[in-house]
This record gives sequence, structure tokens and C-alpha cells, in this order.
Amino acid sequence: MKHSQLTNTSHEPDADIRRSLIDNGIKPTRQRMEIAKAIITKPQHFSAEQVFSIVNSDTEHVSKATIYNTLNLFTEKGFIRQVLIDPTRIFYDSSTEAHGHFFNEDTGELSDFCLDKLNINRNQLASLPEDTVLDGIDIIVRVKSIKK
Amino acid sequence: MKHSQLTNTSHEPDADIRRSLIDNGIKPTRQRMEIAKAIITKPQHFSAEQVFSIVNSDTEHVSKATIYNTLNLFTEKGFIRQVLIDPTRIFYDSSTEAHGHFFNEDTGELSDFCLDKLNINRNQLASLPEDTVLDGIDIIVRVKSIKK
DNA sequence: CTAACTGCAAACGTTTTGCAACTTT
DNA sequence: AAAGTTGCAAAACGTTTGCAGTTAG
Repeated sequence: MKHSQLTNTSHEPDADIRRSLIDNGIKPTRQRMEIAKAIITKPQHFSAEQVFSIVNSDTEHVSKATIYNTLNLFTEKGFIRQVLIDPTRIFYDSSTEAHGHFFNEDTGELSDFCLDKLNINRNQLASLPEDTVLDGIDIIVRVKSIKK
Repeated sequence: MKHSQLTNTSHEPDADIRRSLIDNGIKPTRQRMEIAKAIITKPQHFSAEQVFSIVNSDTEHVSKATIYNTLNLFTEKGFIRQVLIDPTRIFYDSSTEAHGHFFNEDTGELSDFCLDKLNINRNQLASLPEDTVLDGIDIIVRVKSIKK
């Protein structure tokens, strides 16, 4: 499922976000609301640095430490997820639905693909290591631009 | 030159490693041999730090910068590959064959699984992003220990 | 001899942390 | 007042880089 914007009954976007945070067990402070808003409004994949810029281009201000702490909190709570692609920095994904990533090594572009086509889960679920449960599957398909 | 135990004949393991490096277009210097040896001898998955310790527990010495530079070189040349699992450091894998990784988030254990079962490639190759070619597929299955 | 490689330490960029101040109850 | 949250600056961390000296072919 997507990060839960469960109640879309309200017409105020803030209310939805607040609800969403609460549903994920996150206390909605001003800063967390700002960050959540930035995440949901802006492109699906983002770095901490990007969130920092977006949030602070606004009237409100949030410190870098809080950005990092909050993104970590959001990740723990399952509100967003990390995408480990670039060894030099963490990317985040506002969709927690099962999907794979295309990563273009030349351009840095990151795009999604649907996992429905692949019958991964069933095959592998049977053969997980001893005494473990599935927590998630990360699939990154690295591509390069065709040189002309 | 330092006291080298590297003067060997064809049936010594060093010769194989040297060959292997050359085959990958890597000039076999003393340090690179040391590092390659450490990698091949020790567990399949390792961090730069681990390589540093292994290599320097020996009589010979290799600096940290050279460890990093060499691991990067080895990766470029396809002699090893990176495994991006932990946002805080890069892991490497001495097997470059196509395979997936199980990562136990509780214990940090990393193990392989075979991709033969999965019919990923064909399906996805048809639908790569425009003007791109496949460069590699990384699959990480995250698991957690069952709590008793 | 020349080009390639190495080591050191310093630089780098991202992320985390310590702590005082501020909210919220 | 207690508990939780935030901001700042500094620290910490893994990794990279500049450059002088060394080594390989």
C-alpha cells in the first residue's frame, strides 16, 4: 500500500497529511508537517538535501538536523522508504508500495517499475533463511544511456 | 622493493590471482595482489575496513587510501562488485555472478541466493527506459529474525 | 626512463550527536 | 513540571584527493 492517506474526507490537504502521520504513529509537529508536505508534493524520489531546500524555500524553516532526524523517523515508521543506489547519499521514496527502480548511471535518473510482471515473491518466500521473515524486497535495475 | 614472497611458479595460488587481475585489465602490483588475496581468501562479503584489517594483519602493509582506490578500481574493472545495503558503508562481493542477497536487518548477516528461479531479465529487458541498455540488476531481500 | 602506482594527511560531504531552548500536556 | 521535540554547531564517519616519493615495465 501507499503511505496511508486513508481519510481523504477532508478537503484541507494539511488535514490529510496530519492524519497520515498519526496513522503511522508519528506525532505531527510543525516541522514534521512541513517535511511531509514537501515529500508528498515534490517528486517521488529525493535526498535529504533536496528536502532541506524545498522546506526552506518556504516561509517556514527547518534545520538540517531535524530534516535528517525526521527522515529517519519517517523511515522507521514506514511512512517513506530508503532507496540505496548511490553510495554517497541516501535517497528516499515517498511510495512504500512494492516496486522496483531503474537507475540510469549516466544521468542519475531514477524511475519506477511495477513488480507485478515478476513472480519474485512466491518463489523466494519459500526459501528465506532460517528463522526469518520477509521485511522487504529492493530491486534496482541499473541501466546506461545508449551512446550515439 | 620489499622482501617479496611473491616470486612464485605457475602452481602457486599467487599466480592464479595475478592472472586473474591481468585478465581483468588490472596491473598486478604488490598492494593489489595483497588486496586480491584477502578478498578471495576471506568471506565473500566485506567492507573496505575489513579488507584493511585483513591485509594489514599480515607482514605486508597497504594504506587506507590504496585500499579504497583499489576496491574502486576492482569494481570498475568488474573484478568485484558493490553491494549497497547499509547506508553507512559500502559492501563488496567477490562473486560477480548474477545472484541476489538476503540481508538480515537484525543480525547484519548477508547471504546469497540464486537468481535462476526468477525470470526477471527477459520480462524487464523489453521495458527498459528509452535509449538505455541494461548494466546490472541488484536484488536485496531484507529479512528480520523471528522473535521468540 | 616514463608512466603508473602508492602513502600520507588533509579535505570532503553526508549524517549523527550533545545540549540548551522551546513546545506541548 | 515532565516528556518530547527542535536547532545549532561541532563531531563523526566513510570515502576521496593532492601531491611528493616510489615502483613497475
